[in-house]
Amino acid sequence: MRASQFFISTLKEAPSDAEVISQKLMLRAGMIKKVAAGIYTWMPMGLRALRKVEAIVREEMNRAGAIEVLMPAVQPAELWQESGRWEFYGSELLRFKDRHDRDFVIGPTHEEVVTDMAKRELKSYRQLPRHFYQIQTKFRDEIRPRFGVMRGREFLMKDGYSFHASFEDLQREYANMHATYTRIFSRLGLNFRAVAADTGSIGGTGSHEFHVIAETGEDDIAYCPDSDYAANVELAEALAPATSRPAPGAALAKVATPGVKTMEEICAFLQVPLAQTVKSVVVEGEDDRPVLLLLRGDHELNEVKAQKLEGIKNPLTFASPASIQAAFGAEPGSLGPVGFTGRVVMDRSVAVMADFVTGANQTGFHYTGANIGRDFPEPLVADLRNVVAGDPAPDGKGVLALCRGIEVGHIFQLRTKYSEAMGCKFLDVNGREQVMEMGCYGIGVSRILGSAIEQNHDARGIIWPDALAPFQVVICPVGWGKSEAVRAEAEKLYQTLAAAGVDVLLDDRDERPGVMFADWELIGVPHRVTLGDRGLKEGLAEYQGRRDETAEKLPLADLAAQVLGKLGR
RNA sequence: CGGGGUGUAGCGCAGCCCGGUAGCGCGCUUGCUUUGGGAGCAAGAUGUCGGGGGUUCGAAUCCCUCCACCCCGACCA
Repeated sequence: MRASQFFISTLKEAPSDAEVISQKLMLRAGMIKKVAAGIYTWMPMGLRALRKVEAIVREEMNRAGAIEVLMPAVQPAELWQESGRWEFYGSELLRFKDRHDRDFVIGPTHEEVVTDMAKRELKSYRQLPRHFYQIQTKFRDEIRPRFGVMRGREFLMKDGYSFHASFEDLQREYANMHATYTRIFSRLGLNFRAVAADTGSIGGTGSHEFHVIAETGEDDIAYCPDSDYAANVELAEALAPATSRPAPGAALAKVATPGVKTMEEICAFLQVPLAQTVKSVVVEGEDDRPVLLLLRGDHELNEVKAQKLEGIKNPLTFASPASIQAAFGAEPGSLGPVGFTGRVVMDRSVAVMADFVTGANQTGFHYTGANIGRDFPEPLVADLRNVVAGDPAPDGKGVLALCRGIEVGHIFQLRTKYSEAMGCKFLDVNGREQVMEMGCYGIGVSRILGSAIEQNHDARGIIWPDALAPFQVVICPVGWGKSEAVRAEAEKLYQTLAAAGVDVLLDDRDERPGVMFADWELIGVPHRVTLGDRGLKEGLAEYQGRRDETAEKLPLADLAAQVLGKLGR
């Protein structure tokens, strides 16, 4: 490709609304242009990188035995009514009516369409297993799109769905996909980690997320540096403390804590450590009566775990100030278990506490020396909190550390959630009708580019992993318009590399070297060859890798072969 | 949806309080000079000041209203 025949539009300044580095750099490098909130045009430069990701994903999916299809973005409401998600999928599902006033959606995912297709096509155990996948544009009307292509409303996704005659076979394919995803993200040059995950709203049993490790990630991941344990904090189990509950040593005493609202303020006021306090979180029960959850003062409620408790309203809802007032006779900030007659659930770490500080259910008052069993009935015990760094790992092989991750892949064992609802059945070897087992497997193709940049950039711009770079090599001729020798040498190198199948770009814009260098460093092309009269006189070209501090002189003789060597070919 | 904020040239911004000829930097066009790290000089082009309504002799500026976008909290690839 020649720059003069391509389209390059770099910016010196990023639009002011860009937040994270990948978004700023993609906008500055002219890879994407914003059209509306969370909706972008892929400019030629960005599209080339996107296609690189697609190609690798497609190649590995095909190799793993999946079959490519392409399903429609627009889907009839009937399918969503059939699966039950017409009601349950919230306003993230973009719905509209056609000219005949019929309801449609723009697909945020394709379980319905693919299951409907599978039930019409797959009738016999002889046709199973089958794994269909596509790389297609999705639309999710995100509450808050942000971070450019990392959380767009319209985005490119690889979604695959497998159909099986048995759970065992589903588990085999799940393992196959786990291995395939590991290969894909490795080939893409990403620093990633597979983590156990909550199955969320899609439903099903086993689930893993693949996270690119990055500070700007929106997920917290707990992992054990000494083992292969890794889980989303949503899911990571906080083990019960090994210690047992000490006997009460202090008497229950009510103290005035005027104006004190948070646990931190109480600790400062009473001069006690945060870990010696118990905080109260009130959520709605299914019966609309408040349920009191007790956590150690320095811990955070894990809403996913709380949701899984028996009899909790779905979705998890915090009790309103009015219902708290009615049930406790006090304002939030002074709540506690002593005297409360409703349901109480305490976290495992609360269960081993004694002589703690907690709210007195009287605004502006707290108890000190509170004790379970003595001062209020023994509550249910459950794992309710987020793990913190230093907690013992659930696999018993060390302690947990925390990091942030960007979810770029997710695999699920759906089991029969959709096949059951939509009647996706087959005849088994005995001629009996059975419901198919299903798996589903997603990769955020466009999100991968953002996360790759989060991991690979410097002050000058993007540093693409070779596998993702829009161009592998750029040739920068200094004095293109003036020097016959430079033109000839650049053309020669360009032709040779192109003939060897390298994605090479010849910068024939006749720009000053500073402009060319700045552009290509911003765009992140991994390899650069500079040709100028000065070097040519000495029979030398200049090579610089995008991560290299300085350039390296290469003799002109055999230049193309040496550049190919730099590409590892 | 709740809370906060911003809309002025392609991008980044000033002007708004205190109404009076719409500005700056980058980018763009033309010419000359320059030519190994985002060049210099000169001359230019580009604006429904987010939309609508109002107040006023006069509105980017004040008032009302709508819209869009961004940020902070509940979602997910």
